[in-house]
Amino acid sequence: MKATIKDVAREAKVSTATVSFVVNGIDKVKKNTKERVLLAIQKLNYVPDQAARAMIKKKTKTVGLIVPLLTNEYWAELAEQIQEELILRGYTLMICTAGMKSAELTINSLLERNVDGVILSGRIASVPDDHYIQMFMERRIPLVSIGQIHKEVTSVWGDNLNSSRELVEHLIQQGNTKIAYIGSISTGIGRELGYRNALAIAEIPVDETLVRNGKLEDVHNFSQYGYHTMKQLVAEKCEFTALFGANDLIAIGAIKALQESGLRVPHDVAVAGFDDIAMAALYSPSITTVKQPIGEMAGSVVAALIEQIEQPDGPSMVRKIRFPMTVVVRESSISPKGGYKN
Amino acid sequence: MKATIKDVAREAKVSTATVSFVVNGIDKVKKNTKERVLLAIQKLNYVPDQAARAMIKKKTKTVGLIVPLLTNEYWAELAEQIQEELILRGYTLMICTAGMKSAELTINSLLERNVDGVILSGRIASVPDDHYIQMFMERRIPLVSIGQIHKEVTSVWGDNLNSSRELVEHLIQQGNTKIAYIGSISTGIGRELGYRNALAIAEIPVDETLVRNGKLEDVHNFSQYGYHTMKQLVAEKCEFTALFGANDLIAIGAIKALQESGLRVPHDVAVAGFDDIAMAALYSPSITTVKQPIGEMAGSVVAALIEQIEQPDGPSMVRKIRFPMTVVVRESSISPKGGYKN
DNA sequence: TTGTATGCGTTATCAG
DNA sequence: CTGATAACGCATACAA
Repeated sequence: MKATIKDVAREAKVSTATVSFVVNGIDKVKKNTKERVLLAIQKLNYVPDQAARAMIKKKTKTVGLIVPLLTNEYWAELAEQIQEELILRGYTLMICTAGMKSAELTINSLLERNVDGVILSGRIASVPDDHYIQMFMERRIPLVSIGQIHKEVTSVWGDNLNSSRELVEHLIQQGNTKIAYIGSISTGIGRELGYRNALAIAEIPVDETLVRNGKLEDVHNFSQYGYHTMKQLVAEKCEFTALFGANDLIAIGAIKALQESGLRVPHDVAVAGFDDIAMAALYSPSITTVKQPIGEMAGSVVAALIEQIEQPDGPSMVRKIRFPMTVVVRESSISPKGGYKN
Repeated sequence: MKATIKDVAREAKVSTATVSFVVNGIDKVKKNTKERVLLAIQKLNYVPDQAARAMIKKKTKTVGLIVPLLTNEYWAELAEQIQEELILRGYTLMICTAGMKSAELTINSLLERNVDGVILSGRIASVPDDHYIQMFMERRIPLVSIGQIHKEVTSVWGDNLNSSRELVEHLIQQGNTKIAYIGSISTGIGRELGYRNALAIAEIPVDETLVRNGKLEDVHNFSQYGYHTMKQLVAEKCEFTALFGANDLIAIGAIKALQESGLRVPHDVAVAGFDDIAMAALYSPSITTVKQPIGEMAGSVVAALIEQIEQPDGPSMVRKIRFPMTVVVRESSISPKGGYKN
């Protein structure tokens, strides 16, 4: 049987209130008594029940994280970092993978468990987009997001626009002018805009047949999406000498497709991705990409969220925190090549 | 303000007990009353408070999952599948990544939150191995594991021994006799034994200089470990024509190292991995590996755990459930080659 | 069929 | 400094 505060009180021959004081570090207990209590706690292996505590304090010390899935290294790392950050501040994390059929059930459990706040990243599947955001806001549950999601929500995100522009400029500097883009709704508009801006600045007209934007829940399989889209591009005999994939998995899938079609990367086609997942450095060829400062972003969202949680009455402005990201040049983009004409 | 059961009762002009009956589907409420209650619930956006419910029921409907990290696709997928499985049965999952410095804090929070059960997979960092297992057992918290961890714990695992034997036999059939092995403490002994068995059956003596076993917490960076170990192997001028990496990331790291040393895979060295993470199929060359039936394994652990949770008095034998796994042959192992002699 | 009363483990408010 | 005791939100035995 699990020991309760009463058991400890009995064991130490004090009242439950005294035990509570000791447990919570409220310093008005005589040293002597305190030690007796501590001893009893240890002897009985007492651990305070968070549920009971939550009832009166109206704080569960729990926050929810909603991500599309965990099998994408980007979100996995985000989740890890956020958990680390939260635990050090005394909070527990509940992760919801919203990409599955059970998304609604999972998110509902956040409500039932009265999380103190929610961190949102990426889109939620199978539900009208703003639905849950509305729900959290109505309930006054502090909400922050990673990536732009809603204008009234404090959010932290990377500067997709400028970094993808830089990345595409790098491709242009390598001598490429026919540059394809493969993105999707869930990779956001910023990266595509950066691509367009870079071309505009270099006065290269955009060939719309080279711009591909998947609409769907390819979120579960970016690599597959990249693979198929590249196969199409090749099948349609599009002319291009470089590809900007809106994330690394898309880029990897595309490289696979290129190689199967007998095209070499970077010799025939230069490729760049986005996010700098670990695999980007490990892939063969290693992939030129943009590194997101995930650790810092995690620290930043957590700080913003906790601030909101712990001073709920304050003005608590909606903030938009943008992080610069850095282009990482690797093998996949840096080689002289003859170009690909089909 | 969040609506409570009292608010609903007042709104519907019934007692709290009646509301509770409706909420819990206890069918002794007149249809008429029931509808009034349902209406009030909807109007007030009432969601029952799990903390309060947990207090009386002594069940939190929460289970903890302890994995080393999430940025390894294997564990990420496991976590996803387990969550899906649990949520459908009305449970919520709390994921602990035990590979970080904060491991103890995280696991402690499972205790504080009174999880109904725990699923354990992989090793826990920074703590004497059995410490937490002991703790859970002492507290009679139902515990199951993925992979062999403790003989008194029900566990589900893949048949590493036989599948890795099959895999190595495949390498032998391809004409390799000098086969290196790179594993680590955290990949378990089974895979190494399978390797040794395959060699024994083929009457190939084991060259111990080709067997590498990292002792440490390389768990965070299998690929890096594979990379460095392969670099060593090459630097030491070891003779081998094939490599069995105890998981796919190790294999990928090793391939990277081989390529940097000017060796081609599979032309000069054949490589095989283990787990069949998504990247195994996407890598270039695609990687021969062993596919773990993660979905089925997840279903199986969850079933076993919930059985233990929901009939805690029953005999509840310790069970060992073994799943067969299948060898997946891909590019990295299938090619005629000249062999590598340094 | 519905309502009343009690207790779950904790903290906070008062007395002492 | 320490001890009683009243909440917190809910489920349930018992009463009506």
